[in-house]
Amino acid sequence: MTIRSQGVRLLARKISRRGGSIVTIHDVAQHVGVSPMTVSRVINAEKNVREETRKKVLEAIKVLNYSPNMAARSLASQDSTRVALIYSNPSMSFLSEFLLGILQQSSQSGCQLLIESCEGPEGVADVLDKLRTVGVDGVILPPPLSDSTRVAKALKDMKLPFVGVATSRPLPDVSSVSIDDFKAAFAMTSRLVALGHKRIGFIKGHPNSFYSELRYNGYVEALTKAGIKVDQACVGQGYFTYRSGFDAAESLLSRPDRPTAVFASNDDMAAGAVATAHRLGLEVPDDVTIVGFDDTSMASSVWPELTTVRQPISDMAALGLKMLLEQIKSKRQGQALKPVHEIRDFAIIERQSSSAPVPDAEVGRK
Amino acid sequence: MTIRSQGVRLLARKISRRGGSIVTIHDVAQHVGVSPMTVSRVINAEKNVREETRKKVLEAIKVLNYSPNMAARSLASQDSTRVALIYSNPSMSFLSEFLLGILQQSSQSGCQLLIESCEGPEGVADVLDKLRTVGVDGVILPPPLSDSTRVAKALKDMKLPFVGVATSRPLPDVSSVSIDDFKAAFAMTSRLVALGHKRIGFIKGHPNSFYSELRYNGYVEALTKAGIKVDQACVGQGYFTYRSGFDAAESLLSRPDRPTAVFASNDDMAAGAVATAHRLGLEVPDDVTIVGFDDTSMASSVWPELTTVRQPISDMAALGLKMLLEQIKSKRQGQALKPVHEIRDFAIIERQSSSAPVPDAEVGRK
DNA sequence: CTGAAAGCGCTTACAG
DNA sequence: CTGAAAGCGCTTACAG
Repeated sequence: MTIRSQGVRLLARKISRRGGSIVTIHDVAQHVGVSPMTVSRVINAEKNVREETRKKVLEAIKVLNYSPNMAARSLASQDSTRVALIYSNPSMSFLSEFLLGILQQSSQSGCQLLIESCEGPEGVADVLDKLRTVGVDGVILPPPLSDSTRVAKALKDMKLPFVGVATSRPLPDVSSVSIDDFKAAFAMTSRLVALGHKRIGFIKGHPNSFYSELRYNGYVEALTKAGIKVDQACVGQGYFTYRSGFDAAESLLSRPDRPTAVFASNDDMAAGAVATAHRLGLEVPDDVTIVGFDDTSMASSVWPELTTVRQPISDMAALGLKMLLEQIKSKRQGQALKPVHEIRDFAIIERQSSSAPVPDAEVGRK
Repeated sequence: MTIRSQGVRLLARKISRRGGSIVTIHDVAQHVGVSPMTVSRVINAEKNVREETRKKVLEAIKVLNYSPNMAARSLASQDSTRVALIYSNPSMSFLSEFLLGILQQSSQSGCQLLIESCEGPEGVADVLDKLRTVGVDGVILPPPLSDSTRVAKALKDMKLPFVGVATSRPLPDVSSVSIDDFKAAFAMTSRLVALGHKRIGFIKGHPNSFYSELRYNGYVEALTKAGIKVDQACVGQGYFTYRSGFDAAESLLSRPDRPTAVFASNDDMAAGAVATAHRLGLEVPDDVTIVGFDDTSMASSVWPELTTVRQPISDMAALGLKMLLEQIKSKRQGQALKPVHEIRDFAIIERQSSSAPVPDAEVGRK
């Protein structure tokens, strides 16, 4: 009876399953001639496996195209990790890139996700309360929350592991993944200088974000290095929103000695600045070059498409989640992991919103 | 030995777990005085449970605050459902809302997600090939793919269940969830008429989308009903992108008899139209009212913020995934589910981009 | 460094 | 309509 039933079952499985995880830890073990336990050790990167054995197992895994069954794994390890993503991002385009990365990683790692938006000043407390009652094992923070000392403190008080993504002020004891905002802003500004621009404006991001400051510092440093004096009349205060870029650009661009290029420290503000330029009858890039930062979808949505600094947001988010998961795991084993600060590369993406400054005489229309 | 080890284990569990799923099907069964099997039947909404028993179990579930362990569930049922989301959406802001809904639902339902972007005409074939090799159990389609007969045919040929979200041409044999695009466009247009607008422009969406047509039809119907003749000179062709709205608005708004209001059939195009208006020296809404459709983040990013038709994108996406999962399940049980066509409610959101038409004399600036 | 045993929480496939 | 048994694929906690 039992045997027959099992036979039927196997058959059913072979037919109905998708091929994916038909190969189990058992098959691998058999293939190599070890116990399933050893295979388990290898795939969990545990020590106490002879190097030779490990190699063989790894090979078998490849040959058999084995991939672990997440459900079995989390059931057996009693480990149904729940991670919260708290956002309060003024730029939805940034958030969507971020989500894509988180999504990819979470389905791969088999962790549950809780997405919470946190608006307003009271928002943080409310969300944290919710996390407390629902119960989560860790938190991943996109900017600007990743830069907030208040949030960091609250999370620490709750003894909740967390990782900040795209933060430029990595707390020494909190893991983070980011790009070098200073260097990136420096590179972009230098690029504008190389194009021939001498009067280069800047739109700052939200003052509560440290990376906002770093980007500004990179701009200042690049100008200084090029022998250009920083004119505060060319620097506007923004808040990372389209609207703030729109407003800041208005005062920069309506000056008689307006800059020939404006570097907005994120894409949403750059898009707002482009709108303002158009509104003032200026062509982009003929009358004014406008560049952004992040390379979110906004950068390639608006017209002209924005020259910008590419930040690999979704990769960074994925990596951040991975790091968080590791942290949670080791915390459960009672050993705190040393905080890691990962730095990813940025890139300058040239699109249609930038060019060399055009001498007045050559600017034809309007 | 065994007993001791188990004791330790339980202890460890009680301490380390998050409170969430500490309650198992067993606890519920014991509480009611039935077998775990019966509880399982109840939570899976199977028949063959006496109504009285069912009630008791349901109550116990509530009292004990039981929630099923997804990992155990999918392990036992051999059901690790993998669902693909294929997108080729020109509007990232739409996609991000969509993703949020999908994310919420997938982590709740415990299914794996595969997110694939599909660009260009060859893209579809490539993606489908990939799905074939990786192995997925179903596909969820946001627009415009949800409207594509080619994709639908290919998916059917693969015998893959799928659900279209925000499609207005629900294939009779494919489940879908959408709003009534016709009614929504009708309502928005009527609202503009009520504000006093007589010359109302329209920017169409991509011609390959049927809902694009429905929105246009709603516009036409509302004008007709108001006794206003549709002037094709007031109708521009767009493709749902910012840029296309920008371009279409240019020809509409630079006419001497330009419309006093423009209804762009999505938010990205409306944002583009606002940019064009500004570029032409027109104030929004004083010189021209511009409204959108969808209420994506784009609508509240730009300035002025857009009056628009709210489509509950993330709810719709979540529901779509849920429906897909049910379909997959019943397919596995060998019984095809009847296709369902869900219609959600829309809402008109009034923001700053619309107003009654201002008589020329009153328009002061510029 | 390696393995045998038990169990994670649930469902499937029976048997009544 | 209900339940006892076996098993899903993996890991934990031992014992060697």
